[in-house]
Amino acid sequence: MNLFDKNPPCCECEEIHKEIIDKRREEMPEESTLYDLSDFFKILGDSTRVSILFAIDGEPMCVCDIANLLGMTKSAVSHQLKILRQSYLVTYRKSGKNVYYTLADDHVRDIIEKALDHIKE
Amino acid sequence: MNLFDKNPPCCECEEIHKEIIDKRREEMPEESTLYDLSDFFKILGDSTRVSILFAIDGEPMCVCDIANLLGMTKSAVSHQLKILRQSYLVTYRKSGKNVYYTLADDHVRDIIEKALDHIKE
DNA sequence: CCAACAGTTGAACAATCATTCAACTATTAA
DNA sequence: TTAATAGTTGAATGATTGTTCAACTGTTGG
Repeated sequence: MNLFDKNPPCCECEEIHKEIIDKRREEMPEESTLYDLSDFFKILGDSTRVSILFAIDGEPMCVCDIANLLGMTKSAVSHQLKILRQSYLVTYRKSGKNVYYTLADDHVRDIIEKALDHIKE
Repeated sequence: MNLFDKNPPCCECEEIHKEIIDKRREEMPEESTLYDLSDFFKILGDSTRVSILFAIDGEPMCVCDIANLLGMTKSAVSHQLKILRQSYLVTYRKSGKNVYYTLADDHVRDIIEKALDHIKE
């Protein structure tokens, strides 16, 4: 009978450095925070959505113009705009037959800027 | 014969605000930059990988300990570590039978920190 | 040398997801 | 009122991807 048999059957190996694991476990963020965080990055992890964010940065654009700029169908753009809307990264304003989208806040711009610095090494 | 028939058959609608589109097109980053950027965020867009980054932040950890901490198999963790290695987000040091992983640099910590601020509103 | 264990890896599988397509709503101009 | 156009949406499809499984490498202790 092994000392670690009480552990959840999640890992086939034994704890090598129990103290380190316990210490790190205390300092880890909440599980829900980790999910929120990765969900946020998941939104930015698509080139179409990132392109849309750059497109509407500074100047509001309607769906048709975004589609033309990116060389995509209105439908594809609209689907991605919906995702960006649902995560509060963009807002919109209706004007006649058009819908104009804008960046929701400057926070995202900062994060993208920092990431740009990173990939440029 | 339509004025816009020369355009690539990428979008089913006409250009509404040609000047705006042209202006934004100039200010857009290179296409390769947009892909690099979204690829970078894609790496962070997985809760396992984000968890690993938090786990090894500050204290190097071996694969077995990470697996225990996260409640996952060594195999699953190792697969994700490979992806993190390939994108230069982590480095490793071998010591006997163990392999200890660490954050590659502080850049990523900054970005995650900013994103944490964002999701906390 | 050999048994045991840490870690890696490729294939398979399931789940997720971006785009397409077609149908729909809503607004405008005639 | 009607035709045309901007935009949205749900279902279908194809591609991507995270985990599992099994087999493998490499190191250590007996």
